[in-house]
Formats: sequence, structure tokens, C-alpha cells
Amino acid sequence: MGLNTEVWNLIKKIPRGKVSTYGTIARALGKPLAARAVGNALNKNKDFAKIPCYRVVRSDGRVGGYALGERKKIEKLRGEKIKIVKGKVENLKKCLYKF
DNA sequence: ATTATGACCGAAG
DNA sequence: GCTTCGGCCATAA
Repeated sequence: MGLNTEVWNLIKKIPRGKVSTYGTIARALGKPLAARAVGNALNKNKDFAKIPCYRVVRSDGRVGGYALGERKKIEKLRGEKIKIVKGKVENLKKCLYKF
């Protein structure tokens, strides 16, 4: 397959109301230094219905990019009761999903 | 084979 | 808090 499918299949497991980070995903795939590549992989996803790419944020809590725009990403997260203040997730530790 | 680009990260100022 | 910078990986040209 490829990195893309690996990433997509993995993040499908992130439940509603939880998030993960690019770096965490990279580590979970055994490529600890590939955080950037993970972002690229998510950017190529088109199936927004099945793959919750909006649940992946930056390591410092900032929401990060989204193919449909940062605005939409924040809306989606808020829709799952995740607090966003000044473009950052509050209590990132608390919302983090453990793989 | 080389270069550029991007939904990143950590350290440093 | 903030910004800048070098480093990293994968993909495309």
C-alpha cells in the first residue's frame, strides 16, 4: 500500500470527542520523524465522511491545517465538545486518544 | 539523480 | 506567550 492508507486506517480509530497529533500518528506507525509526511498524507484524503482527519492536531495543541480550511476544522471539533481557544485545543492531554 | 514543497516538531531567542 | 530556524519524511516535478 502506502503511507496514505496506513495513516487513514489508523486515524479511523480515533473516537468522537478525542484527538491525536501528527507526531503521535507517525510514532504509532514506527516512523517517529515522519510527522510532516503524515500531514501530507491527510491532505490527500478526499473521503471526509469516513476519515476524521479533523481530529488530528499539532503537538502544541494548535489545530493545524485542514483541506476544507481551518475554520471548518474548528467547527467540527467544537461539534464534538472539544474546547478551542485562540486556535488551540484546551487540555490537549485530556483529549488525546491512546492507541 | 536533484530540487522544491508541505495539514510538522523541538529547541532557542 | 510569540517568532525563527534547522531538521525530517514523502511526493511530485
